[in-house]
Amino acid sequence: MRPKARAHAASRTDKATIRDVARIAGVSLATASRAINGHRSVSPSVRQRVADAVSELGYKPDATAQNMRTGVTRTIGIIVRSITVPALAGFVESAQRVLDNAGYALIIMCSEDRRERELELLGLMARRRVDGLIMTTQSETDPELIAARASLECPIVLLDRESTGDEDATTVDHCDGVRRAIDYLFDLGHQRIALVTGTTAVYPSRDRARGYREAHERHGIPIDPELVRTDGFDMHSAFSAVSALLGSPRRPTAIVAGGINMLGTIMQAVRSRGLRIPEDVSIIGASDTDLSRLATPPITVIRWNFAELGETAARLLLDRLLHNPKRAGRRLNFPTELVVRSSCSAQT
Amino acid sequence: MRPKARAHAASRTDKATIRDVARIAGVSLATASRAINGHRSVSPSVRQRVADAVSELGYKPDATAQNMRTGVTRTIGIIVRSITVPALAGFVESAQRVLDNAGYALIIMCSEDRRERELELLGLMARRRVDGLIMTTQSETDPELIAARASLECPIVLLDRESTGDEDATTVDHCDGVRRAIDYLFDLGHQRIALVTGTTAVYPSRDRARGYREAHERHGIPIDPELVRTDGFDMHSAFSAVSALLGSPRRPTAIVAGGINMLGTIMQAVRSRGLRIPEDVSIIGASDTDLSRLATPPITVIRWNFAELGETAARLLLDRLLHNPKRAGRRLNFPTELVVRSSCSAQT
DNA sequence: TTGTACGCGTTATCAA
DNA sequence: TTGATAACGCGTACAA
Repeated sequence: MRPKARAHAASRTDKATIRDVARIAGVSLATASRAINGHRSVSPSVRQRVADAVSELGYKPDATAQNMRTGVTRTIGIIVRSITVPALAGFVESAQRVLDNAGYALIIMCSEDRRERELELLGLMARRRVDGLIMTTQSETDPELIAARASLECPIVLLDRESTGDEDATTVDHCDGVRRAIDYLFDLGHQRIALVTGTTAVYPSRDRARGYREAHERHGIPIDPELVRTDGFDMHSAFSAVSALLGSPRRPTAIVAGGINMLGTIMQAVRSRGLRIPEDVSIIGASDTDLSRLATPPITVIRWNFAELGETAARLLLDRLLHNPKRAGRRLNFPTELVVRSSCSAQT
Repeated sequence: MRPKARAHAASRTDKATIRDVARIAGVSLATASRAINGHRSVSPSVRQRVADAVSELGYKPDATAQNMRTGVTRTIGIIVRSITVPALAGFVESAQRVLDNAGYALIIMCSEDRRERELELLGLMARRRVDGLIMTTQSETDPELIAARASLECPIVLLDRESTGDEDATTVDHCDGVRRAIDYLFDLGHQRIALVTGTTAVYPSRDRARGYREAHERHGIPIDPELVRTDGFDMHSAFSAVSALLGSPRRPTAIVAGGINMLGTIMQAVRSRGLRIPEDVSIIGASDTDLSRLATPPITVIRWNFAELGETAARLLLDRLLHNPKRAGRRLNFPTELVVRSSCSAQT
């Protein structure tokens, strides 16, 4: 009977409930609730007495109970690979700001880019009855993942993934970004350009590979399959991929990063081979960070606005939650920009 | 009567409850609950029928209702200045991992280092009845902030702040870190060393200033007050502080960063003055990041393990939650290490 | 071993 | 304008 837990705060001043407020104010429970929630059918004097009781007791409505009654948790889940990736952290922070302003709190979980983990986290989000979800996914086509998402029965905004169904999706135009990067390198005279990215099971890598292909086709330059590495976004994969590329007899003259957190790893791999940027190898990064701006030489990057992406994802969610529950899924593609710095040299 | 919300998922297959499970399994509600929660007083056959019903319905217990019943939300709040600071993101991620393993979810909020905001967030955490809280604070001594924390009546672990009461606190030994940095610079022959940090109302700056002072005293070198800047941790303050220092007639020969996210700003300020690192000015950073490792030259830093800090904070919280609700507050001070790279030159 | 009944804190319906 | 009461989903004391 007695709740077993709550043992820690242990009695002392167990939190005031609306009953206490009602009692102190000398009104009924229902009236107290109405007064607190600003219903107009409450006389000014009563309203005042209730307000006094509230502040006297330091009463704060229990969000859990409200949730139980209203069926709304005012909680949004967010699932990203890792929060230590600056671009993702920026995304989360800006989404958080928008959602917070609308009265929603954020529950954050990291999928570590593992499928099982993602399924597990979706289950946790389901149990917590989040009102909405912003997430990346390991695979846009995996039936089990799709089913798990659907089973949440709440609006979902995919982050840099293509939507297969009714979900909203925000994507970055990586294809165009990589195309520009490659065009730029072609213009500098490069012919052997490597792309290091993740599995093409997910949109970002797929789209970057497409941009790579299109640029080559447009310039009539054949693609050496060896130069397109889709080993993974993680540091370890990227390092060995780059290291292998640079160790090959016909090594590329330029490397385009195909992951938002790959630049540091690529720079390390280049240096560990005793090579210089840009004299020996040209580099283009996939997101703009402190590192790319302040490195020597400053690194040319494909830039996109992750704060804007986070804001937009949050707004899409709020729109569905507050205004248009059953509209069709919207897909928003965000532009990229090539920021030319000094990490690419002309080939002669 | 009808819950107004839940309008979005709108009917279809409204989530299965334990009643449905009981009905399908042909048992009472209580039995279903016992079976699900693994009570032993349930016959194997019944246990099986319930399990079948659960998976048939895809039943997931409603965390909100459980919380209501048990008084425990299995939710931990975390309040940091900003999640885009790499050190803080690393901290959050490792804390998240530990707490997740113990079945707790994380609600994250950003205080932006603003007092009012912090009060507001504490209120939100209170309403959500988080089981525990990990946080920094704007001021360790502000009575209103202290009262707001106390009113949560839940265990709190302070992050890089000194505890005034029963709260657990994890701190980084910034004093020792700065002392070593200054010692190192003295050994290189520097005499005019600047420290750029935040307000001494909070522990980290206070402790760094102390380290700065102690190192000077020990070497019998007088302190020029002009060289200790406590303007703030934010980029804008740091930039103008450094810029002013470098523009002064008797400019420092070395600058020690007194904020975990200051290195980039300092480097920018130095470059915008047309100065070189380390020829014109030596630099020491206050946390180790991609930038410090990969910059040219690589930057000497005061390093500390933020993942370990996050893990420990999470464990302190779990210990209190699960084992020792009312033990005294523990204060853990984490060591720092001076990682010497190439951003400091000898003065002659 | 199983079932009935209650209450957690809140909001909303209905009647007064 | 106000009050009594039901209900949200769950866990458990108590009775069978």
